[in-house]
Amino acid sequence: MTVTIKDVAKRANVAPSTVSRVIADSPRISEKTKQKVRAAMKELGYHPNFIARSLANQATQVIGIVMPSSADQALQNPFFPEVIRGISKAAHEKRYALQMSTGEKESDIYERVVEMLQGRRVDGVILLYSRQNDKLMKYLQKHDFPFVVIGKPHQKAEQVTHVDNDNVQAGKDATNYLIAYGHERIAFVGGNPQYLVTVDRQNGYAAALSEAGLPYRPEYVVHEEFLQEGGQEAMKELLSLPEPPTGLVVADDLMALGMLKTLDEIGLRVPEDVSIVSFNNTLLAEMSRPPLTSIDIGIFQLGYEAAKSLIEKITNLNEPIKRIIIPHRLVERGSCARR
Amino acid sequence: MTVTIKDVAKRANVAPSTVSRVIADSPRISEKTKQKVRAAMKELGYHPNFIARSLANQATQVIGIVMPSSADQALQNPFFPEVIRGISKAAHEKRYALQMSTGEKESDIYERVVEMLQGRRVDGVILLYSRQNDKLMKYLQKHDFPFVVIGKPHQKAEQVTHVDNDNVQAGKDATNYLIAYGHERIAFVGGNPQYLVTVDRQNGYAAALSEAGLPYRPEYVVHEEFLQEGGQEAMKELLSLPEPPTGLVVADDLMALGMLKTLDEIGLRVPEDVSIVSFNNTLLAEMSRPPLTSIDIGIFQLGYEAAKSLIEKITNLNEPIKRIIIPHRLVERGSCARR
DNA sequence: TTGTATGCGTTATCAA
DNA sequence: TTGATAACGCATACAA
Repeated sequence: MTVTIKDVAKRANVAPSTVSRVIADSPRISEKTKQKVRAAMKELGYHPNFIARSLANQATQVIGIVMPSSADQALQNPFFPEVIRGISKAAHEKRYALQMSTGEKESDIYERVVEMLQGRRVDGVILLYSRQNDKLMKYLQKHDFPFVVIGKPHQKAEQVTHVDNDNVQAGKDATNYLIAYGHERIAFVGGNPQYLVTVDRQNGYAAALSEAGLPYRPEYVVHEEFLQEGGQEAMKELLSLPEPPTGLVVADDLMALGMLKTLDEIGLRVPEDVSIVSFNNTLLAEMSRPPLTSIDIGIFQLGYEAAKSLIEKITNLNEPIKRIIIPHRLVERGSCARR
Repeated sequence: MTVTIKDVAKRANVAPSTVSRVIADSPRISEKTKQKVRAAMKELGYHPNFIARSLANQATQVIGIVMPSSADQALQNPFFPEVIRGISKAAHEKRYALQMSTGEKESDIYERVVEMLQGRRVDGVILLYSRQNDKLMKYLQKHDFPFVVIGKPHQKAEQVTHVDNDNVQAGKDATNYLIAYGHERIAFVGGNPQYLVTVDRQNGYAAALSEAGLPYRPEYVVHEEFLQEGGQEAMKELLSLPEPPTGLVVADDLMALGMLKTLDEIGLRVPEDVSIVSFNNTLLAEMSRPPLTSIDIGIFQLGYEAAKSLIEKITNLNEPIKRIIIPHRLVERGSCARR
C-alpha cells in the first residue's frame, strides 16, 4: 500500500539501512548511492513515516500547547490566538509541529496533557498561563518533561524556564498614569487571583498607590473572569459602592470591554466620568469605543520566545534555566482624562 | 526507563497481549485478570505509548487543521480562533487531538500538510478555507485522505464533504438590507476572489442589485486582503471614485473595521454618510464604533460540524459525502441608516 | 480465556 | 561505505 523504506531499498538495490542513512543525509554514504536512492524515492513517491520514526527516535518534533481552560473558552480572549501566532512562527522556523490541548475542566486538561506527554505525542509543552500550586506544573517537574511557562511560576521561579513581563512594574505604570491624571479613587480589576499575572499587576497597583500616599481600599479590588462578562460583573460591583472609583486599572482588554459596556448602559461616560487603563493592547483596545489606553505586553513575542526556549530545551536537555522578560509599554488612547 | 506493556505483563503474570487487551477493554478477558492487570498498571504508573499504538494501528487520533495562510497571519482574523473553538469542542468529545499547520507561504503549507498526512501524523484534515484550483485539495482527493472543507469546494462540490453557509443568499440579504434603506449606490468589498466565499457573496450582491433593477458597476467591486489593511485600501479606492457609494457590503468584519478607520480619518460618518453591512459577526462587530450590522454565519458551528464530519469519515471510510449548511442571520446594529 | 509470534516503518548497533 | 539485525511499544492473527 504505502511505500516504505524497504520498497525504496529494493528499487535502488541497497539495504533499508542505507536508505535510512540517505534520508538522514549521513556523510558516510557515497554521493553515488545517495543519488541512486534519491532517484528511487522520487520514482516511488516515498514519504517518511513520522510515527515510525518517532518510535525509533523517541522524539516527535511536536510541541504541545496548554491553555488554562478549555480551548473553547480560552480562545474567546484574543490573547491566546496572539500567543499562538508567536509560537507558530518559532515552531515553523525549527520545523516543529503544534498540538493543542483540548479539554473542558481543569482535571480534564491535566489528564490529556499527561496523556500527551506520557504517550510521547509531544516532545515538550508550553503552558500559556501560570497559576498557584498548579498540579500540572508539578507533574512536569517531577517527571522532568521539557516545558516552558508563559508567566511567572508560583514557586521556585528560578527553577523553571519562563517568559514573562515585568507585571509588577506594568501594574505600577498603569496606576501611576491615572494618578498623574489626578485620580485618587482608583480601582483594580483583575482575573482570578490564582493566576500570577493578576497578583503581580495588583501588587504593582498597590505599590503605586502607596508611593503616592493614596489609601489602599480593599473594596476597590475586584476579581472576575478574564472575559467580557467578568468585566461587566466587576463594573457592577464597583458601581454599587457608596463612593465608586473614578479610575480603573483593568488587567485585560476583554474585561475592560465588558466594563465599557456596563458603563454605557448606565449612562456614565468614558473618559469624562471614568478613566480606564487596561492591559494587553489587543485589537480590541484599538477598536473599542472609546479606544482604550492599554499596556502592550508583546504577546506575540511572549509566544515566540517561549517556543524558541522550549525547542532549545528539547534539543539540549541540559540547557540552563532561563527567564526572559518581554518589555511592556503603555499605549495612550482615549480612555483617560484629567480629574 | 519508561514502563511498557511488558513490564505490566510481568508484574501481573500474564502475557503482553493480555495487557494490550485489557487496555482495549476486550470482552474476551476475564474480569479477574482485568483487575489484576489494572492493579499492576496503577502500581507501575503505566501510560500507553500513543506513538507505538499509532504505528501498530495505523491511526493517530489526531486531526490536522489547515489554515489558508501562515497561522501567523490567519490568526489575526478572529474568524480562525472561533472556528478552532468549534473544532476543539467536537474533537474533545471524541477524544481526538488537534494539530495545526504551520508554514509561511502557500507552497510551504502544502509541503507541511503533505508531510503531516504521508507521515501519518494525522488521520485527516480540515481545510479552513476553499479556494479555486487548490493544489492541496486535489492532492487530498487523489490520495484519498479523509478531509473536510469549510466553505464551498470549487469543483465537484458534490464529491467533497463540506460545511458551508448559503453565502449567495447571505450576500443577497446584506445587499437587500441596504436597498431597503434606500441605498442605490452600493459597493461590494471582498477578499481575494480566489476564495469561494468572496465569489458567492459577490454573486448574491449582484443578484440583489439586479432584482432591484439597480445597475452593476464594476468599479464598485473591490477585492483586498481579509485584514484591516485590506479594508483601508478598499475604502481609499472607493472614495477616489467620482461618485462614491453610499452603502457598503463588506465580506469580513476585520476589513469593515479598516474601512471604518479610513472613513473616520477622512471625516466621513457612519452611518450618516456611509452605511455598512459586514460579515461574520465576530466580537469586533459588536465593539467597533459604531457597532457593525453584520451577518452572523455561525463560525463556531462551522468548526464543530466540520470536525464531527471528519471524525465520522475517519472512523467509517465509506461514510457518504455530506454537505452541511449552517444558517446565517443578519444582526442589526448601528452602521446603517436611511438614505 | 490466554499465550505466541509477527508486523507496523524507522533508527541504530555491530559486522563486514 | 554498506548490510544484517535488533530494538522502539503495541496490536492482532493464530494457536492453545
